[in-house]
Amino acid sequence: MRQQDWSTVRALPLFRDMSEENFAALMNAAFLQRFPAHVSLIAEGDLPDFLHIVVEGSVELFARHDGQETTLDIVRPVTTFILAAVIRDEVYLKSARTLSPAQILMVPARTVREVFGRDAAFARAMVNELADRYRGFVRALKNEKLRTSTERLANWILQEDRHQGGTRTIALDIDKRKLASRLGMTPENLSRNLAQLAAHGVRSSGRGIEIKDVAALADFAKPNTLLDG
Amino acid sequence: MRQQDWSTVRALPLFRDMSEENFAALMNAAFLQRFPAHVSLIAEGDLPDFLHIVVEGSVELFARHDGQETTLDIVRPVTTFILAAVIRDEVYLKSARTLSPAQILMVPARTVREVFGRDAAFARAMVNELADRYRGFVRALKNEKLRTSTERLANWILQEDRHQGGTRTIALDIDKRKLASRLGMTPENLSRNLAQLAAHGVRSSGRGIEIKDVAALADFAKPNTLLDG
DNA sequence: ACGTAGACTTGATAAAGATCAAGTTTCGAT
DNA sequence: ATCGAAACTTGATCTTTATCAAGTCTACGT
Repeated sequence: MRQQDWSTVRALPLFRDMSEENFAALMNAAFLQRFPAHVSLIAEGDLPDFLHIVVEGSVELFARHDGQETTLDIVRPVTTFILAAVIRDEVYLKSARTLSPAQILMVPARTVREVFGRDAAFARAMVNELADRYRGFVRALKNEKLRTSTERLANWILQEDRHQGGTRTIALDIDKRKLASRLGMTPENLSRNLAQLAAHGVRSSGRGIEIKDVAALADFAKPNTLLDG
Repeated sequence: MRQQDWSTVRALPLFRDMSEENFAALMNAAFLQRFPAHVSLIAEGDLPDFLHIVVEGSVELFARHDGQETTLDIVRPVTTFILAAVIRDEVYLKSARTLSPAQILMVPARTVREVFGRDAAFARAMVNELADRYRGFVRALKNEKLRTSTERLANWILQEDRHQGGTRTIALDIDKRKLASRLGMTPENLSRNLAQLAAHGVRSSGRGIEIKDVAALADFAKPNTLLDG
């Protein structure tokens, strides 16, 4: 990877505090790869070859079992993924595919583990990163076990609105079937749940969702920082 | 805490590789506390005061939302819990209570963070620990999203049998209502699901579960290392 | 040993969610 | 602009899970 492209990656909490030398060691071993949309990046069950960092585009993390498939997360720039598998050198628990054309920075797993062994600042940053991700999954499990599908959707809308700047107008950049899978429901039920939320201040048409009445929506959704982050 | 009690804790992967001096710093600040059964240890939403280590007895990690409660994990000796909250100094996402009389080693959170800052081996061990826990929650979420409640029970039986030594006779040491909550179902449905599994080689009576036909049970359960660990 | 509270089971019913089957809309390719 | 495939919606039905309501069992304290 060329040096002028390093800065955004260097700015990530995971790499911010490590030594210049060790960061260079990671980047020199890494390469930036372009992928078209809907291409498989990694498959659950395989051993990790690379630490992946989404630099551009979006990536779906999903898992299959017994003919079913579910979306576990959708990763956007600039974020690492499958860090836990790389550091433990154990098989991936998730598969990954591009949702859009994407640029992925790929750092050889061995290099990551080597640098991890000699750079204490990197090790400490990794602890913070993993602890944060861990908490994300705790929240996801609570969300799944303690809410109905309509409530999950309502809270997703509130959260997504905040991420998109709080304009109360959300533009979907993924298929609704993907959103349904991420929220743990079928596409059919996402449709019905959206229709249901009309009674709680939500208007939707095509790829747009509009919050007409935040108070009413929040009243129904019962957002909770211990579940929604 | 007295020095003769340190050895089992010192043997944990999390503490094994750190310097003698820093381990002593942790232990000298720590104290071993006895609790009766059914006592609250921590409450979600609070800021962490201590890293907890179950030395004896069993502890339930659970969460509440909107009048509902769900069990997230049951922790047995010798294991740390709420590590992620301690290291990030952020509010607990889970509550904890004793299920039986228990001994808990409590290490002040500040001490843990201090030692973490200066002992690289501890930081690296923490990465491994957190990565492992992270993967546990990924599996839990997959288990929840990709299986029916009866399948979750069937796989729990297979797994618990392995943990108890593969004798095909499981002795429950927790209430069935707790097990139901851990597996994401109501007590009523746990009863019905157990009855259902009679058709797949499982006999149960009171606190005992017997696997009469492992092949039949496995055939129904479809165990998968990417979900069950 | 007895009594009682709580745990467990079982049945009936309701709610939530999935599946099946049309239709309709959207969007990209020609 | 048109066509066709895929995405989306809506309705009907079925499965899964939760809730309500008895009952039975179990374990513990007196």
